[in-house]
Amino acid sequence: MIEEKIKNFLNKAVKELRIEPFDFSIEISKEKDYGDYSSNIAMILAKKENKNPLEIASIIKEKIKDKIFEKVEVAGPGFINFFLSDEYLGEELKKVLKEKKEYGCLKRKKKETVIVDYSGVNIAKPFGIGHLRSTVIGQAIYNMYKCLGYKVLGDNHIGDWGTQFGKLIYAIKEWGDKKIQDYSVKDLVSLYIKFHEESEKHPEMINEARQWFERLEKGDKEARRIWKECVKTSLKEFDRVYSMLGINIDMTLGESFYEPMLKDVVEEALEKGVVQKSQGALIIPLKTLPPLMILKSDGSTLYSTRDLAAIRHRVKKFKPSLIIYEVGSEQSLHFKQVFESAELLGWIKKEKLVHVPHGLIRLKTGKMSTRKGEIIFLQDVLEEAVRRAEEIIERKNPDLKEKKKIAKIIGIGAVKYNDLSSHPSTDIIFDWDKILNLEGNSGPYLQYACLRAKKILKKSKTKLVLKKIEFTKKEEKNLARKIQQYPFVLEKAAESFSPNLISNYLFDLSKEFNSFYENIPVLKAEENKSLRLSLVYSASLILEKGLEILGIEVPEEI
RNA sequence: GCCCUCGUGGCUCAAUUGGAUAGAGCAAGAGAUUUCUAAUCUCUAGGUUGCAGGUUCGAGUCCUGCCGAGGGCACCA
Repeated sequence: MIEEKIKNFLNKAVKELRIEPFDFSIEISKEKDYGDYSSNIAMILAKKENKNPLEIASIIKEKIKDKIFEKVEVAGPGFINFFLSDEYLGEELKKVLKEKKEYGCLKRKKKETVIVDYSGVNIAKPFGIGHLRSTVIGQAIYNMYKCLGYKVLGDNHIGDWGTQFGKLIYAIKEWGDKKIQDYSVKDLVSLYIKFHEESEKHPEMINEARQWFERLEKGDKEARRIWKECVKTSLKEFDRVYSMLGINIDMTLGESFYEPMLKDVVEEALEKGVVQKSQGALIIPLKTLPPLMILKSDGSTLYSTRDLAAIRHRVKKFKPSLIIYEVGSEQSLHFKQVFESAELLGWIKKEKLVHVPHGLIRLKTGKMSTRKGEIIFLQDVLEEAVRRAEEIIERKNPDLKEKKKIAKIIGIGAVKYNDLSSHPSTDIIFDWDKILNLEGNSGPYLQYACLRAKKILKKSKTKLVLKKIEFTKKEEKNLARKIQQYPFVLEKAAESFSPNLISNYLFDLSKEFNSFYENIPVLKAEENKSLRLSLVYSASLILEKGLEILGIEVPEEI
């Protein structure tokens, strides 16, 4: 990878100056005029040694000479800028042509396991647009790590256990008017909402709900039967949404899966002496955080108990080197507590547990509350997106075959891209016009760029052979420079759990490609045809692969 | 009350984790269609990064205070 190459050059230069190695960074240059990559090494060193950064930069610069650089420059406050040579850019292009979709991916001999816990929908609750973020971002993280040579396991930790089922069972028993298997998810949600409305007037209902959960945990037959049916109904409906999204998660274990292990978790915690009794409940006291409760005073378990059981189980069974939780930011404190508890219990170092929080989705008018019935069902959003895409196809290209299929790819791609193009942790304002935007920085823009490239390739009769590399137009070189950034971006995105870096990159690449496309003839080119074809092919490969990582399909035609 | 996020053109978001002249898209205005081309391209306009201090070669990013928004604070998940 280019980062290592440049770092090696710099480290060697520093060694020759007899300076201890230290940490510095290589970045993609901010502007074309600043080269392809930049390093802050001289400025860091200047601070350490209390010297002038520009002087140090030029000393280091003099020591670096290699054919992969066209030139190396010192600029600004002391940056060292690296301009890649045409020869190197050509080599990278050849690499793309050879490795195809594997370009930028790594093969590792020793495969480490990474678990991604994402989506986490709740039974008997709507699959809302909030879960979309976890699902789509989680899947992208999953795909990135897979690409980088890890063994990745996806787990949909569904909320199918807990006191909310006590509430639901109470509501069904109290107001239910049909056979349990005849309820739809929407019915169950309305019952859940009704419970919250009524329990505000009658707080004693909450105690009754807790008792129902206690019975459920103890194996009460009726409670189990109702619970089972609710799970079945919900999963069936969720499957429809997952299939629309084209997402398939490796495992759906869910909270109830850990139910048989909860006793052991509590016993182990007692044995290891990390717990305390407090007001009848069992808690794990933590150094700098509020204590984590693992058993209620009535003896029933909590979300935290099941999360701990999940960690214990995952560590024992899969020996992961990393567990990534793609869950909402409102659970930040909870995960800090759980991670620290898991370390106290000696199961895993907390550094190996990562919470990637996603921001909330809010309405322009304010926040949404499921309990108050302010819900936007994901299915409605997806259907609306497809409908809008269909409308546009009808207007622009009415003769297209398979309109429905293509509208689905475009509409759903737009919705996914909308979520993936901003940083996971930012709150998103839900806006129909933005989420279904099909122009500019949007999913369809990338799909369109990719299709344009593929269309050229389809029409081309020439065989792809890249021999001589000579850039005659700036658009050619700019595109080549953009293409070689891909492996760097992929690694940074995975490292920082930020699929949006890939989105941003693909958008830039598309812009660069579109500009090339407008200005440079390829099929009718009189010069440099093989180079141009190679550029087009490389761009299409990276766009397709990048979109695949984001979970976005590219249609055959639009 | 305490803790955690966040505050960037009219709107929605970036900014490689302390770096260079704060970048895009939408919306607004001007232009491009005998072509592999319009879900596109080119150009214009739009900014005291919530406010006030501080740290240093250098701050949207770090520290302090204030204002504003959101979230969390043991028997919910």
